[in-house]
Amino acid sequence: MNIKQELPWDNPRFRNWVAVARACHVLERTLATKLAPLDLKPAQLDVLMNLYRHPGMSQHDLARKLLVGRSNVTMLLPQLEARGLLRREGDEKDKRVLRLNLTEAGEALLMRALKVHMALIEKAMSQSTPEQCDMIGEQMRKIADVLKEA
Amino acid sequence: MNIKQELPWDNPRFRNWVAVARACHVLERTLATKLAPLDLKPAQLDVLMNLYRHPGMSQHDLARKLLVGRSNVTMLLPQLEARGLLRREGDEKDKRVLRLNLTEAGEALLMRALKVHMALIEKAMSQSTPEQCDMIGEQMRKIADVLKEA
DNA sequence: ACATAATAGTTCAAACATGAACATTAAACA
DNA sequence: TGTTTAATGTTCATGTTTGAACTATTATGT
Repeated sequence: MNIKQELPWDNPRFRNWVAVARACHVLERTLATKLAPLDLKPAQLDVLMNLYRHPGMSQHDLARKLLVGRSNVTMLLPQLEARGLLRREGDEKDKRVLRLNLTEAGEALLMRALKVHMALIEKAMSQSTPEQCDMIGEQMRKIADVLKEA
Repeated sequence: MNIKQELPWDNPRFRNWVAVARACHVLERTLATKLAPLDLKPAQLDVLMNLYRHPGMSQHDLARKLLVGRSNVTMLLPQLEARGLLRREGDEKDKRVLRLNLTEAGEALLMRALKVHMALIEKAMSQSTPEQCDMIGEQMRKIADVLKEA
């Protein structure tokens, strides 16, 4: 009885997930270097993307979207605000929350950064057929759902 | 002409990759909390896994496997070595390199951690058929390959 | 109304990752 | 051989991420 037969590396699910994690890691690192000329980190791009899609969202909502702690958002925003990329305005009804919105400059920088991001993703995903690509997305959304309940 | 038609969010490749990144992020965070009882971080588990599969590897090789800088490995290893989970021994032929090996304790802890990791991956990937799972792994390996050349 | 809970955001210290500069050793080559 | 170039690992300064404690505000329950 060979103990290696029970090891995760012989399990297809394990090996394939490791491949997913590696691909993510590599793409993230590549994105970081490609974004450097814009003086933008991947985490900051994530902020801009979320504010573009959800104008007026609160810091708490942003933190949940980013899968990150609230304190992280607190530390992240002042840099972007100082660069004039976004505004933080107190909510009228609830004086606890700050509403976040992109400025024109923020939107402009986002568009430039999205070109870079998009080109990278194109390069990565263009190796799959549209059907494969959609299937991957579908499975990944299922995974995120089932793990959030854990 | 609606500008939104040209936005990445309408591009299937973009949306599907975002799903991949989110799934990775969620699984990583979940793994971190599930490993906490073993006093082990995901990055440390990665080290143990690599040393198990490649006994006697150098720190430089480990850094490349982990997709991480050499200095990161230098900072990471002393904690694990102090806990008696691995040994660092100078190479006889090349006095620059340190050979890394798991101890018995390191191997034992790895096995316990792998159970946790495996269970999580099973939960995530069990939603895909074996064929889908293999296809995902195959595409992800392609992505990692094509991006490493960038 | 009042006391208690929960929520939004901040602060702070500790853990962590990163990249550049460095020391030591090995390889290339003249 | 002797000099230059490259590789391994460390150190250090910098920036990032995290979680716990804190303030201020709103919701809940009696």
